[in-house]
Amino acid sequence: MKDGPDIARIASLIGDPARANMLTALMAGRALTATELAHEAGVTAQTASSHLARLVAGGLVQDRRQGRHKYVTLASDEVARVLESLMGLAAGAGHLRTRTGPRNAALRKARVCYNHLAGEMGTVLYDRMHAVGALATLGDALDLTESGHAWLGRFDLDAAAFARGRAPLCRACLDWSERRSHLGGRLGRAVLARIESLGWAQREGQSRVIRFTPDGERRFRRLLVD
Amino acid sequence: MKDGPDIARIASLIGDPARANMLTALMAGRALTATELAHEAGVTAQTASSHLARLVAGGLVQDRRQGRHKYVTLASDEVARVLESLMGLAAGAGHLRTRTGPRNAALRKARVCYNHLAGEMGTVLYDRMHAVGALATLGDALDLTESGHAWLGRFDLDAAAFARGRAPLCRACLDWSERRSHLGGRLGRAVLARIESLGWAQREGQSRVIRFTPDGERRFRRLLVD
DNA sequence: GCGATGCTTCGGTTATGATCGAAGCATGAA
DNA sequence: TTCATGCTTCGATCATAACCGAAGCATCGC
Repeated sequence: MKDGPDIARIASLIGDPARANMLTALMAGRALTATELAHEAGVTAQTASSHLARLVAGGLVQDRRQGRHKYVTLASDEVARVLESLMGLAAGAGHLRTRTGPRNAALRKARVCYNHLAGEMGTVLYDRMHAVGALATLGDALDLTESGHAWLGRFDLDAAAFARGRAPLCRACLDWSERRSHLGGRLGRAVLARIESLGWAQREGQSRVIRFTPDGERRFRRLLVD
Repeated sequence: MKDGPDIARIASLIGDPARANMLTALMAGRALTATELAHEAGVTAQTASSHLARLVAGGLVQDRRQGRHKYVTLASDEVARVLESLMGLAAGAGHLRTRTGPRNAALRKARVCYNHLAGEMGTVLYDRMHAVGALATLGDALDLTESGHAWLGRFDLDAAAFARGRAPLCRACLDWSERRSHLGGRLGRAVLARIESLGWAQREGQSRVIRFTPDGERRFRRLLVD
C-alpha cells in the first residue's frame, strides 16, 4: 500500500493537458522560452508560469535564465524516455490525438526524440549497428565496441573525441511508433548532428519531424549496408 | 502542439493517488479483487469501483468476473514497464514515500516486477546471462541464443517447451532501484516460478518483496557462476 | 426461501487546481 | 530617463472529479 516511490506525484504532473503539451513540445530537444511554451500549451503566460514552476519543482524540466528570457529544457534523457514510453501506451490504447495523415506518416518515418534520431530511420540505424557488432549490450549498459569505433569513421565521427561526461555514451531508447529501440545518448545526439550538418536531413519548422532529402536518405542507407 | 499520442490521458489516470496505489499493488503480479484494491488504496468500495472502471476504460488494467468477485490485473507487461520507469523517475527525484528501512532494503534486494524477478537478484541474473552469451539483443528484440537454451538446463527449464505466444519470450525491463535491466517476458516469469517451486525463495505476504532463503540464494548464485 | 457478501449506481458535498485579469518587477532598447 | 517586452505574483472564478452514504442488484451459502 505504501512501498516504492511516489508515482502519482509525477504522473499527475504529466497528466495535465497543458503540461503534457509543453513536455511533448520539449521532446523536440530545443530549449523553448516560457512564452513559446505557453503558446504550445494554448494557455496564457500567467498560467504557463505556474505550470513551469511545478514542472521544475517536480524535476521534469530545467530552466535557465538568460536576460529577460527563461529557457526551458527537459531535465534528463530519462524524462524523455518515460515520455516516449507513455506515448507508446497511449498509441497502443488507440487514442491518438490526431487522425493519421501525411504529417503523422512523416513523424513515424523520422523525428527527433529529445536530441537524437527516432522513427523508422532511427531503428534502422540501431539495428544495423547491432548486426555488425558496433554496439554491444552488457547488462543495461549499451556500449560501443572496438569495431564500433572504426565503424563510426563512415560518418566521419570519432567517438574518442567525445568528452567523457556523466551521461552515457550510448543509450537504447524505446520508440513509440516502431515499438523497438533506437540509438540515444551522446552518440545518438552526435549522429543526428552529423546528418544535419551533412545536409542529408533537416528539422521541419518547430515540429519533431525530420525531413530527409531523397539524396540524403539514399546516402544514409548506403552507408549502413556497405 | 498536437502531434503524437495523447499522453495526458493515461498520465492523469496514473496521477491520482488512489489509482496509483492500486496499480502499485498490482505490480505484485497477483490478481486482486475490487475490495482488496479498495483497501490498498485506502478508499471505500464505491470510489474504488469508479476508479477501476476508469482504469479499465483507459486500458491499463483488465478485469475478469468470477462469481461475485471481480479480479483485476495489469493489462500488459508494457503497462508494468511504464510504471516501473515512472518509479525510477520518482525515486531519482528523491521523493520516496517511505523512509528507507529494512522493508525497503528487502525491496531493493529482490522483488517481483509484475511477474518476474526484479531488484539486485534480478539484475545479477540478467547480467550473467548476457555475459555468458545466453542472451543476445538484436534491435529491441532480446533473444535467447542457442547456447542460452542449453544454459537454461541448469534451472531444469526447457525454453522449447514454452508455447509460442504473442508476448515476447525475453524482455529487458528497467529496474527502478538498480537503474539497470532485468529479465522480463515469459522467460522471466518461468525463471521466477522455478525459483519458487524449488523453494529457494517465496513472496512475502501481499507485498512485492521476494524473500530468498540463505540456502536458496547460495544455490542461485552458484548456478550462475558455474 | 433467507441472509450475507461483493460490487455498482445515484445524489450531493467538498476540495483541488486550472484558468485568466490586473498589477508588479525585472531586463533591454531608445 | 522612458517605453516595451518577458515573466511573475495576487486575487477571484469556475469546473472537474474525488469522495462517501444510501440504496440497488446480483451471487453464494444455508
